[in-house]
Amino acid sequence: MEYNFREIEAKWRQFWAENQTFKAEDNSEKPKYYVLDMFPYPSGAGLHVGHPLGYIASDIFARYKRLQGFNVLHPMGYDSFGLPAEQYAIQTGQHPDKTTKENIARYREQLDKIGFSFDWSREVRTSSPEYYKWTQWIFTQLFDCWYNNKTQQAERISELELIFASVGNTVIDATTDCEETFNAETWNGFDHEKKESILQQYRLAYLADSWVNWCPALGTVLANDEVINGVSERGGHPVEQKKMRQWSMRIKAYAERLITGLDGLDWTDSIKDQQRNWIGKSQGCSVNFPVSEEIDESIEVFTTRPDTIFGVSFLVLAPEHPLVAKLTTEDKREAVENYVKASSLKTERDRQANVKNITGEFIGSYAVHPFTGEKVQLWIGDYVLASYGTGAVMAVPCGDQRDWDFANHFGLEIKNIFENIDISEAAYTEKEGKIADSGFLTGLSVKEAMKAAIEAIETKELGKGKTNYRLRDAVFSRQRYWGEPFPVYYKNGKPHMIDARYMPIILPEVEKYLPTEDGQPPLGNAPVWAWDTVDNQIVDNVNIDHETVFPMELNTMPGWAGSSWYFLRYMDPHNEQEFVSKEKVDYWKNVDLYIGGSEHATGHLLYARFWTKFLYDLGFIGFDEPFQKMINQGMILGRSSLVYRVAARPIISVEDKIQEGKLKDFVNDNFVFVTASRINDFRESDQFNEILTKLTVKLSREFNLSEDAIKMDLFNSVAPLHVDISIVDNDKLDIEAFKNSREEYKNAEFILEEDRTYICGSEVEKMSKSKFNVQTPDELVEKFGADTLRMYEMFLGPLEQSKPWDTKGINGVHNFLRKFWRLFHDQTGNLLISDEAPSKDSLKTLHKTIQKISIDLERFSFNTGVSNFMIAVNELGEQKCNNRAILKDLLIMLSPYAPHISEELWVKLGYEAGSINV
RNA sequence: GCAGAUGUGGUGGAAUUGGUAGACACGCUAGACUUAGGAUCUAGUGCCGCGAGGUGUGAGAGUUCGAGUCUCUCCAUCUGUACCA
Repeated sequence: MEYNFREIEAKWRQFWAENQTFKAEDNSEKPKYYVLDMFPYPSGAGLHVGHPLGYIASDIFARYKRLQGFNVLHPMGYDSFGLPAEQYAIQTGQHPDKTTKENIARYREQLDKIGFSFDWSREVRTSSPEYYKWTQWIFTQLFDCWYNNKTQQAERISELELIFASVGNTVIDATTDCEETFNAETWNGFDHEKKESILQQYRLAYLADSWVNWCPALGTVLANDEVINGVSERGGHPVEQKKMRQWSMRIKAYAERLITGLDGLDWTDSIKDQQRNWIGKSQGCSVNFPVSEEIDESIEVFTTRPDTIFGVSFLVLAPEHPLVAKLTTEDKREAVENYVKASSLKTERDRQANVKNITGEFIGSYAVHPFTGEKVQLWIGDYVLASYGTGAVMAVPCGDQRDWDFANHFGLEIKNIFENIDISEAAYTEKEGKIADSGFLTGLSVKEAMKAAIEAIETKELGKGKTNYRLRDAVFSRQRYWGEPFPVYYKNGKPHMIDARYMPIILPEVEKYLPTEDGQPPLGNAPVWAWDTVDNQIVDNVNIDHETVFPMELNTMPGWAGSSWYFLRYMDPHNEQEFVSKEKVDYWKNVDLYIGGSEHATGHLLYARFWTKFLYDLGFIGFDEPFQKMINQGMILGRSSLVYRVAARPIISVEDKIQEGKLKDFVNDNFVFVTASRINDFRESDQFNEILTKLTVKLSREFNLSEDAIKMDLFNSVAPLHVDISIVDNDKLDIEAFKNSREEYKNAEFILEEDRTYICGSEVEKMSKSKFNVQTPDELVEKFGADTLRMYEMFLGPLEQSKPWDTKGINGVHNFLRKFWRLFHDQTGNLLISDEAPSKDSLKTLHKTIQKISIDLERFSFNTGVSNFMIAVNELGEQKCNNRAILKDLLIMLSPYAPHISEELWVKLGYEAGSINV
C-alpha cells in the first residue's frame, strides 16, 4: 500500500488537537524557549503560500527545541484590527467584526491543515475586548508618565508634579516640547488648565497640535513609517502635511536606548542599520545668530559642523519657521508670502520630486555672525525642514553640497575655509584636512576645530553641544472605526483618562463606517458614545451635559498599538487582573526566536521595542528588549500572468459629439489581445489584418459610414493586463475561460501563436488579490499533503531570501516521502522492519546524517536539511536497509520537518503516540 | 545620492575555518517495464571538443602552494532610505 498522506495527516491532526499535545506549561523543570511568529493580519484573500514559509521554519525550530528538552512556548494569534476590514465594511455595510471573524476562521482552518505545533489555548486577537482592554491600559500608563533623561527612564507624572511644585522645571532634564521655564512659585500659581497643558508637553502619550501626514484619500493621518516615497503605504495615495490635534507617542525619549539596545540583539545588520538610520542620531551643536539692528530676536540653528562656522555666508529658514513673518521686510513681503504659501500647498511627493529644483527667497533682513560680526542674509528655502533640528540652518556653501547649490543658484558668496581645497565645482564634504581663514580656528584640523568651536560657542553662551535625532514622535490617532477606542473623554476640551476599573471601553456601534458629514472620524456616527462620570459608564450622547456626562474621544488607535505588546499576552492570555502576571513574564522572559518579514524594521519592531522598554521602566517586566534573536524570512513572490491588450484607435472624421462618445465606447468594447511573443510584430500578421477588417466592417455599420472612410490606426503601446493565474496553465491561457471571466471579454479577439494558443506574459511580483496571482497552500496540501508542503517550502531555498513561488519541484519532495515510506513497508502496506544489527554502511549513513541535520538546524539551513534527508534515504535504499534502530533515529530527526508521517511510523514502531514530540 | 545585501549549469540551489565547484531537486536525453501514466526503474546531463584534452563561480586585478570563499576596482540586480543641516 502506498503512502496515504491524507489518512495519516487527518488522524494526527485530530490526535494532537484532542490531546493538546503542544500545550505549553507555565511552570516546568525544563529550560524555557520562546519561539514566535509575527502574527498575521487576517485578510479576506486567506493565507497564501508566503505566510507559512516563516511559520514552517519556526515550527521546525520549536519542535527541534522540544526534542532537545526545552519547555517551548510557540503561540499564534491575529493582528485583527486594520484598514482592509474597514474598507470592506464601507463597501458592503457588513460589520468589520463579522468579516474579521470569518477571515480568522478561514486562516485557522488553513493553518491547521499544515500541522503546526501551536499552543492554540493561548491565541490572542488584538480586536477582542479582552485583549484591547490592556492596550487601552498601557496607553493610560504612557499618558501618566514622562521621561527623565537623568535617570534614563520613564517616571510617573505625579512625581514630576511634585518636582514642579517644589523647584519648578529648570533643574530637571526631561524629554519635552516645553520651552517655557518656571520656578516653583510660578508653577503653583498656574491654574489647573495651564498646569495640564504644560504636563501634556511632558507626557509620553500626549495630545498636541502637530504637523502630521494627512492622507485625504484614506481620510486619516499616518505615521512616518506608513508613508513611503510621499504616498501612503496602503493604496499609494498622496499624503500632505497638515497641522492637526492628535495623540502622539514621545518615542523620541527612547531614541538613545533604541540605538544602544541594538548592540545586544541577534538580528541582521541590515535591520539594525535600518533602525539606526531611521532614528538618525547626529551630534553637533546649536548656535544662536542674533538678528541685526533693532529687532531683539535670535535665530537658533543646529549644525554638525561647528568647525565651519567661519564659512557661513547666509542663514536659511524653513518656510514654516515662526520668525519668518516678523523678519520679512516690507519690500520682500509679497514674494516671501507667495513662496511660503506655495510650499505649504506642496504635497510631500511634490516636495520630494523637486529636490533638484532649487527655490528660495531672500527675506530682506540680516543676522549677525557671532564671531566675525559680519551681516549675513536671511533666506527661506524649502530644502530646510521645519520638523528637524531648529528649522533653520547656517549655510556653509564650501562644506555642504546643498548650501553650495543654493549659493551657486542665487549667486551668493562662497567662502573657502579649507586649506588647499578647490571648491569651485563642488562643496568639500569630507571631514578631513585643515581649516583656514577662520579666526581662532585657523590651522586646526577638522577634528580639533570641531572641539574648539563648540568650546567657544559654549563659553560665549551662543549655544551648546547637542545631539539631534531624526526620529519623530509617532502619531497615535487614526480617523478610523476599526481600531482600539481611546479610554478618553473630554472635559473643557481637555482629555481625561477613564479609570482602568471600567476598561475595556468597547468599540461602539455605528451605522456608517465613513467619516461624519462635518468631517469627524467614524466614531462621530456613534449615538452611544459619551462618558458618565457618575455611573462610570458609556451612555447615550443625548445625555452629554458637560457637567457629569462628557463626549468621548472619536479617534481610534493605530494598527501598531495592539502589535506592540502581543508577545507578552501569550504568556498569560486569560489574565483579567493584569496584562501579564509578573510571575509568568519572569518565567518566560523575552522571545528567544522571532521569525517574520523585514518590512517591519521601522514600524512594528521599533514600536514594540519602545513599549517593552517603557513597561520595563515601570517594573512590570524584567527585560527591555522583546526579541532576542530574529530571522527575517524572504518574501515569496507571486508569478503574475499578463495578457496584452492592443488598443485600436479608429481614425474617422466624426462631426457630432454623440458620434464621438459612441466611438469611445466602441473602442472600449472591442477587445483585441495579442500573445506574448508577437507583441512587436503582430501588425504584419494575417490574423491581425483579419481582425482589423472585421472591426472596420463593424464600425462602418454602426456609424453608417463607408468602409473606405475608416482607417484603423494603432497605438504603439500594448497594455498589459493581469489575468487570473487559475485560468492559465504553464503560461497558456484558457481562452474560453478567459472570455467567460468578464462580460466585456465575450467577443474579444485574439492574435495567437502559430499553434493557435495564447501564451501569457509573466512578471514576478508581490502576491496580491488585485494582481490575481495569489497561490493558496490548500490545493497543494490536498494534492501532496502537509508534510510535502512543509518540506517543499523549506527546500525552495535559503529562508531569508526572497524567491518566486514555483511548484515545479514539489514532486521531488513528495517522491522522497514516498520512497521513505516504501523503504519500511512491503507491498501490502505492512511494516517491514529488520531487527538485525544495522550494517556498517547504514550506521555510517545514519551518523553522517545526524551530524549534517543538526548543523542545518542550528544554522537555520532548512533547505539543505531537506536535501540531507533525501541523500540519507537514497543511500539507505541502495543498502536495502530497513533496520529498526536506524528508522527510529531517522524519525526523530525528521519529525520537525514532516511531523505527520514521523508520528505515524513512530507509533507503528510501538512507541506512544505524541511521545516523539517530548 | 547614502546604507545593506546578492551575483555559481537550462532552473531552484549545495560547497563548515581558503583545500576534488555544481551536492540535492527540477528539467532534459536515451533505455526498461507497462491493461499509456503527470507512475516506477536504469543510465547520462556545466560549457567547448569525436577524442585526448581544454575551460569554468558577474568583469578585471591582487594575496596564496591553492580563491566561489580573502583584498581592491568596476558592472548588474534586489531591498531599505532620501533635502536630517
